[in-house]
Amino acid sequence: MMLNGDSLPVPTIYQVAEHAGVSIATVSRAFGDPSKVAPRTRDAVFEAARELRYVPAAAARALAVRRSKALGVVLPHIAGPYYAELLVGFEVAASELGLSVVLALARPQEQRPAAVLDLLGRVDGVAFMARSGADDEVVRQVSEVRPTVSVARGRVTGVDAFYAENRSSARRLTEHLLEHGCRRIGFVGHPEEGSDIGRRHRGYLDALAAAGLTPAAHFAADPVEDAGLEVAEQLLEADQSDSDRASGSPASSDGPRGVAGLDALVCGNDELALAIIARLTAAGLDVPADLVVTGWDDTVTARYLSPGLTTVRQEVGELGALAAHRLAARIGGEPVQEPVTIGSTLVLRESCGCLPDGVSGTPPPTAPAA
Amino acid sequence: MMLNGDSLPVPTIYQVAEHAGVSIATVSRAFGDPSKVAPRTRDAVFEAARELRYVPAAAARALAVRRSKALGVVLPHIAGPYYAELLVGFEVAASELGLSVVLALARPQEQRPAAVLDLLGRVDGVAFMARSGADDEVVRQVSEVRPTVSVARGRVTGVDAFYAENRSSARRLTEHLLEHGCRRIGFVGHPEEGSDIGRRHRGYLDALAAAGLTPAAHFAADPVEDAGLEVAEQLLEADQSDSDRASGSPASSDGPRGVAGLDALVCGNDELALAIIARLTAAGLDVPADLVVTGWDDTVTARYLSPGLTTVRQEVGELGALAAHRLAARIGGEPVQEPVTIGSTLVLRESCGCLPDGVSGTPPPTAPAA
DNA sequence: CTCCTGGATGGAAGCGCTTACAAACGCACG
DNA sequence: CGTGCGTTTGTAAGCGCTTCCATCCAGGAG
Repeated sequence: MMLNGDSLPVPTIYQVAEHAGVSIATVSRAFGDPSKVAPRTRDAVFEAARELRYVPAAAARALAVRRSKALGVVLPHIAGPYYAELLVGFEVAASELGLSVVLALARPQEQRPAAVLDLLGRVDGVAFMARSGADDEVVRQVSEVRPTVSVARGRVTGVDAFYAENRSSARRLTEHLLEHGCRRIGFVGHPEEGSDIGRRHRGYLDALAAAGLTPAAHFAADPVEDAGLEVAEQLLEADQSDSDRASGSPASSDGPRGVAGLDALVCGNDELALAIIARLTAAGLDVPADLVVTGWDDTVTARYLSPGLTTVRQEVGELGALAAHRLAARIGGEPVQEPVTIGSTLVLRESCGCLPDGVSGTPPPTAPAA
Repeated sequence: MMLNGDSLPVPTIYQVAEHAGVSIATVSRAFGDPSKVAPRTRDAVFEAARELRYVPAAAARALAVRRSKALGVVLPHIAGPYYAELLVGFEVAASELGLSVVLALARPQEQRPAAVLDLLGRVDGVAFMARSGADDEVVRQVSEVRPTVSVARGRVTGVDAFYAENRSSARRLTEHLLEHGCRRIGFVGHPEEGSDIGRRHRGYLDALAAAGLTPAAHFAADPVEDAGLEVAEQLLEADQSDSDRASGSPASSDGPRGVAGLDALVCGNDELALAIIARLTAAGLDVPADLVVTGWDDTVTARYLSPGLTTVRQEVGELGALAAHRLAARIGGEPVQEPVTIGSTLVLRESCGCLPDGVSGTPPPTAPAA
């Protein structure tokens, strides 16, 4: 219980050594690899450390071993479950590997290079996640200086890449809508080459092409709520002029009634889909009876909504974990490897026309046994 | 464009100095305070640094100045918008202050002290946020070694505390339910003294007491989905035996019909409320007609749900920012200050019986025209 | 033309830790 | 009771950077 007396002589390895009556080398060993120190000595050291409330200075260690034992993560400046999961997966894995994680949120405008230097200087490797800035160039530069991985974002040569499978899931999803009788299917989202949403768009196109159909509409919207609302407005407006609706001339008699000449909308993510559904519903339309809408990400809301939102679930946390492990490997000297893709699974709920119990039930009352 | 030739002679301040034909002191000044270096020299230094892709070693700087310029955050091992917002607020503020943030997720069980030491060693201050572990003791210990703040969690002496106002909001919320004609109001959540939910419970009690009412029921549930589901089951079960329902004997004729002798449930957070509503609805009951339910946090889902969930919004991001600023101040030498509370605002939606447009209207089927 | 002053630079001493390398020790063996 | 080996410990040399202090230099004042 003896207090330190003075106020701030922050305890260093020297004070601990002195207090325990050993050399600093011994203290260092006791903390680094206890087995290298005789039991009695070790106990004395720990006791001294405890009394002094000694906290090893990570900086000094990092300097000595030329390794910070920390990983950097760069995420978009966004709050949301998607990023949270990614981050949690990463952190948990990193921490299991004994690595700290330093977080940097990418500010869109303020491209302060000092900030990235600051991050780089304190980590052994960095992970760029999900459209953190539109900065392939930054990623490339960073990758020249530190092991780098890119998660759920565009690829950059020389950088390890991880992402959830998008294209074939999008195809499956779209095909599912076809089974529901949809024929005039639109897509919502920017089809940027290489982005996740871009890949989803490809899959959507694949399915359509395979069915001999053409895209019924395309709304280039940012994957955010406001953009979704705008799309909904457009739809509503177009539907107004379009007297189609009441008279109806559906390609298939059992599909949705249709809105603005469309009977389904594949949205780039849940946020978009949710916003669109909300606006349409507020206008008195019904999803999926009037229009089928699907999302992507399986956010909490997708699950609680009624009708439930049909969407695609990706093990985002796993992506984060993979990234952390890869980074550790790279730091350990391993070379860059091929991009890794993890699977995604369709989550069928009611917004596509399925029945509440998740059965791929149909407007066409065929056997759901398959 | 000249390549480095060799592969890994990581550039240090020495190589930059040599390359630029100056001393390391000058390079250091150029990076630290450019105004201390003659323009010509400065340019030469930066040019050399650029060519060499020099990244200052944060560890060395930290060692020299005895300050890491980094803040630690400890969060529960949870993904969710609440924590994300907290974190974003914190990070943005920290980064504006030129501080990095290192993230540590508190693992419930694995109380590995090495992990906390590791964190402590690399930051100048740490923020414990929202029930990160049930570890007041850990917080206290940390606070003896580093400036510490506690955000949205129990108070610890000697630690700066920030939280959103809970008690009076809970009282206002409960009073609002009384206005809707509710009289048999229950509470869902652990009323731990000092926790956020505990404070909400107090506010609820305050309102009841002021109205001369007594708590109608209390469900001690963890603030998670599963616990909410369980509460709902209990409700359903009790309601079954309770033949009350059909015959009905509401205290007020215009309140909800009631479920299991209750006509309203104030839940500790949205997650709980959402789960309860979902289960009840699945069982054919109606919220708010049969039972009024409210949440706390104003999650995205609360907004998209229909009926919308009446809840309480807190500027969580602001809390994070406040914490970061306080930490910076404490590191700068300022003393611990009184706990700071920020306001919360009631968000009235339909689950309490209000009309869709937010009017404090009543359940009776009045014109939806409004 | 000399002296002084302030600005620009370099020299060098740490910051707290790790880690060869060497010294010291204990002890089993012959 | 030496000898030799393995174990435990200490000595000291950095790791890359900041910063105090001294030095140097260009001008302006005298």
